[in-house]
This record gives sequence, structure tokens and C-alpha cells, in this order.
Amino acid sequence: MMPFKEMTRLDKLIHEPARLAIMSALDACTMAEFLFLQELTGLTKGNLSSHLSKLEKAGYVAISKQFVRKKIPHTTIRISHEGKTALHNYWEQLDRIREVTKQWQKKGI
Amino acid sequence: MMPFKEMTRLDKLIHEPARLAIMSALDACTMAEFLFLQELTGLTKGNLSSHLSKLEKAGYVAISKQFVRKKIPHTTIRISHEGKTALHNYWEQLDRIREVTKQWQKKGI
DNA sequence: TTAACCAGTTTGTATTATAAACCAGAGCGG
DNA sequence: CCGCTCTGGTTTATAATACAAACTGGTTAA
Repeated sequence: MMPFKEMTRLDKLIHEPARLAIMSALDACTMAEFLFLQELTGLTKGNLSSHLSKLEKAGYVAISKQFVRKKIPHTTIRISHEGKTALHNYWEQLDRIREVTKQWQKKGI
Repeated sequence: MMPFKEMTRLDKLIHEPARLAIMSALDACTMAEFLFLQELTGLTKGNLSSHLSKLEKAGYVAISKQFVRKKIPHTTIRISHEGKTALHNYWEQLDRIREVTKQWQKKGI
């Protein structure tokens, strides 16, 4: 009935474009390497790193570091179950809001 | 083909939830009074004021102040043509990105 | 040995969303 | 008339945060 208030309650962690890109990519790939993710999103390394740790802290992704030939670090990121549901909820919420907004437009307030 | 990079180029002025709410409300109502807008969005006065001036500076809304009985201020906000197209472009861009993202999911990278 | 490179992390900065404080006038109560 | 509160906002302050630049620790190349 009042979709506009709902908008301000969108999950900000997912809403941020960079993280929305990361989460969407991971939702498609399930798992990805750091550099691959960087290429997909076009983010700088530092940027990607900090966004990832925010997502990790929220439990939306799991980050694991392997060492190739015991030397070169290789970070792989995978989306968690919570992450998937959070992303889907986000889109659903946005859809719902948008649908109601369209109704409003037809009614003319 | 690479929808994730596109996400980081979404119009940030519109993307911000508070302003998305404002713009959506105005898109539906065409014109609204300050206090009505505040009620619709649930924002505090200060918050709404600062978001509005950002939107005004961008040319997305036009703000005009009348004085009722020459004394009490009454601010009415209306969405501009640019504002409407910017909002529509935003949704279109988001839809397009989302569509391509779904394709990716089906293909499995 | 030094230079360049890989794979990231940490630090710094500049922006900005939000709330709190403020302001000017209006309409009371006493 | 003098405070007091209400209306309708604006300005200021702060806390978060997006982003890039600088850094780290190890590796290969010259």
C-alpha cells in the first residue's frame, strides 16, 4: 500500500551496485576466483577486496585461500545459502515495490 | 554480455533508496507537497530536504515555494522531464542487466 | 641483485546519508 | 504582552563507506 517507505528498507549490503554485481556474478557461477571476479565486475583489487570482506562478515559469501604449489595465493569465493536467499529476497522486494508503484501511477495517487 | 560491469554504472543519484522512493512517488503523483512527500517516504524533514536539493541540482525535480496567506511556507515539488526519463532509464537498465544475468545463470558461465 | 610482477590487503581520503540542532513565523494560554 | 508550542522547513555535524593509492610478501626474469 505504501511502497515508498519499503524502498528505504532494501538490504543496503546488496543494494550497493558493486556488491550487487559481485553477488549476481556469484549467484550465476556459485564459485569464482578473485581475479575472475575482478574481471567480471571491473572493480579494482582493493575495492573488490573490501566489498568481499563486508559480504563475508555478513555471511553472504565464504572466502577460502589456497596456495598453488604452496606458494602463490589463490582466493576462491563462493556464495552462501544465506547469500542466495538474501539476493533473491532483494529482487523480490524490489519487484513487489515496483509493482505497487505502477498501481499507484494508474490510480493517479 | 558482461552485465556486472554495467551495474556499477547505474545512476547513483536515482539508485539511492531514499531518492528512488522520492522519484517513484513523484513519478506517480507528478507533483507533491513537501509534507506529503515526507509522509509517503517516511524520511525525516532534514533528510528529505537534502535529498531534494540534490535532485534539484541534477535537474530531476523542480521545487517551488509558495506562501499561504503570505506567511506559511508551502513547498511543492514536481518531477521534471529529465527526471522522468532518468527514472525510466534506470529501471530499463536494471531490467536489461537482470535479464542478461538470468541468461548467465542458465548457461552456467 | 635488482627489477618487474602476481595476488591481494591496508591505509587514507573524499563523499554522503542521516539525524540533530536550528530558525522564522503563527497561534494559543494566561 | 510574554512565553510556549506548533508548522514547515534549512543548516550543521557526524558517522559510515565507496573508492583508489600505497603497501606487503613472495616469484620469476635479466
